[in-house]
Amino acid sequence: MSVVAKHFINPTQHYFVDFKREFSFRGDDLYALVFDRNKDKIKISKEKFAVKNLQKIFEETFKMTPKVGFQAMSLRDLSAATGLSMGGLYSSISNKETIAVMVKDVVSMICADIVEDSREQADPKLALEVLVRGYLYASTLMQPWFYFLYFETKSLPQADQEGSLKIELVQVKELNTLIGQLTSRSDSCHKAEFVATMALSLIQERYLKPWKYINAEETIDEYANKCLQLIYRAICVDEVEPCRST
Amino acid sequence: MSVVAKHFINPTQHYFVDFKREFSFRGDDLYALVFDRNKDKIKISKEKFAVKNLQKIFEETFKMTPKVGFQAMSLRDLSAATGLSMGGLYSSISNKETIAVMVKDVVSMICADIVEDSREQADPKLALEVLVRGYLYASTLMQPWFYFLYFETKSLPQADQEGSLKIELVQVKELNTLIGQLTSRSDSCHKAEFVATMALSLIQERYLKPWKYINAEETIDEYANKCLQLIYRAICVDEVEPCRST
DNA sequence: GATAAAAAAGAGCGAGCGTTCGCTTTATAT
DNA sequence: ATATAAAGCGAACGCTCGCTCTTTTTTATC
Repeated sequence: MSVVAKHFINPTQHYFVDFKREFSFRGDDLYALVFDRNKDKIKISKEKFAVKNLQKIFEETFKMTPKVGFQAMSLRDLSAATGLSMGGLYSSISNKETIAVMVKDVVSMICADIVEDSREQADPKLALEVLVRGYLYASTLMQPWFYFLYFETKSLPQADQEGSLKIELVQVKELNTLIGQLTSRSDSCHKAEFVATMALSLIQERYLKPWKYINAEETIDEYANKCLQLIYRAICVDEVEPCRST
Repeated sequence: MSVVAKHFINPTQHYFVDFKREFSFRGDDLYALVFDRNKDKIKISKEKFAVKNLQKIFEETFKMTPKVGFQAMSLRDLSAATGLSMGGLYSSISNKETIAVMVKDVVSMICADIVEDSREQADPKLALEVLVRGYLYASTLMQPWFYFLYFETKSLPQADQEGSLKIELVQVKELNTLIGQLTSRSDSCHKAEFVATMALSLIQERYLKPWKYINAEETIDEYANKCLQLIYRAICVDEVEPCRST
């Protein structure tokens, strides 16, 4: 069961550390998973060696591409940065494009997991909270991966490009469904679809603009709370106190 | 004076067509302006020839880059698409990078204009409306330019990259200031900074995801109205009727 | 410590890149 | 009509790219 689901909203609760503790796409486990799901693209057969190389490859890719873009990063640059030779690189990937495809695969898995967590909740309000926090926390922990996929979707093969857009459509549809359930008993509110769009925008804002949040005083928990409160306010679920004239 | 400033908010008003009518960065005038501001980078000396070529260059660049990215678009591709020879291309630009730099210049000018329009308003609420509508309408009319700058900032020289981020910072700061003025007499609302961030996210959402809005039933006027209403609701300016239980 | 298998190395290949430059064509003004 | 300057052309250049392939080194097993 999701960490978030254990609690109702509480501004002083530190959901993020709990989420992080149970988040399984981390460190060697993550790269072992990548290896396992891409054995057909990887010439190395022993997990131990593959994991070591994949880690270097992704870490350096995520260092270089935000500055220059994936197309402009040459495999010679990557070779130099990782300390692997060209041959070494090509034993871990089948071609340059593979790197981007693997990123898409990882992000897809994570997003599917979050939706799954959310759907385990019977209460739509709780499900919405699990969904929003899940996306925000996961995309914070995996910021380079989410950022890369957003900006480098163009570097993917056609089929994966469509898959990448599909991820976003599924996210917003899921938000829309839950928000729709919460608004069904009132009218004259903002439409669920618009609020869902806003919610996703705010989630993406956070991982797409690291230069804006890298030194933020605001924690990701505070940000998540504000997002949820704004959603509630937009659809008139009175979670937040109204403003008071002074 | 800005078109928007003539009216108070009115859901049935078609602000966009008015804005469009008075929008000056269009057609030959736009490219004449580009030519004029980049004479040092352009070998052609007669405006007439330069305008014809620049138009082709930008139109085809905006057709190709959303699919493959600017780095992956070769000047041979562009040459074939525009019907210009390699030499012909290089009489209108001094190098490939120039194309991206010119886009940044145009977007900068437009954004500066919008801020100017907004600052002419004495009433902060009206100024905010002019600002939000201005960004939304301008980025709709110039969608390829705004989109390109967002996704290809990495292809700019260092100085222009910083300039590109600055545009966004100025936008959000301007929003923040105006929203701050509207919230100064109440407490327990969402913070102005957060609402400004949300507003900009929603504006960008619209021009960054053309695949989502290309066939939208919702007009840009309706979208603008919803954005403004959501801002007002977030800071408890009672423009919109509250939800009614049914 | 010997042997076989796996991994790492890096020189080299052809293709394609951005850019240049000498030449031809077109436009303009006398 | 002619002269002059501007615009347009495209083959060619130097270089870097993604990728391959043979050789060398490391690892694992007995």
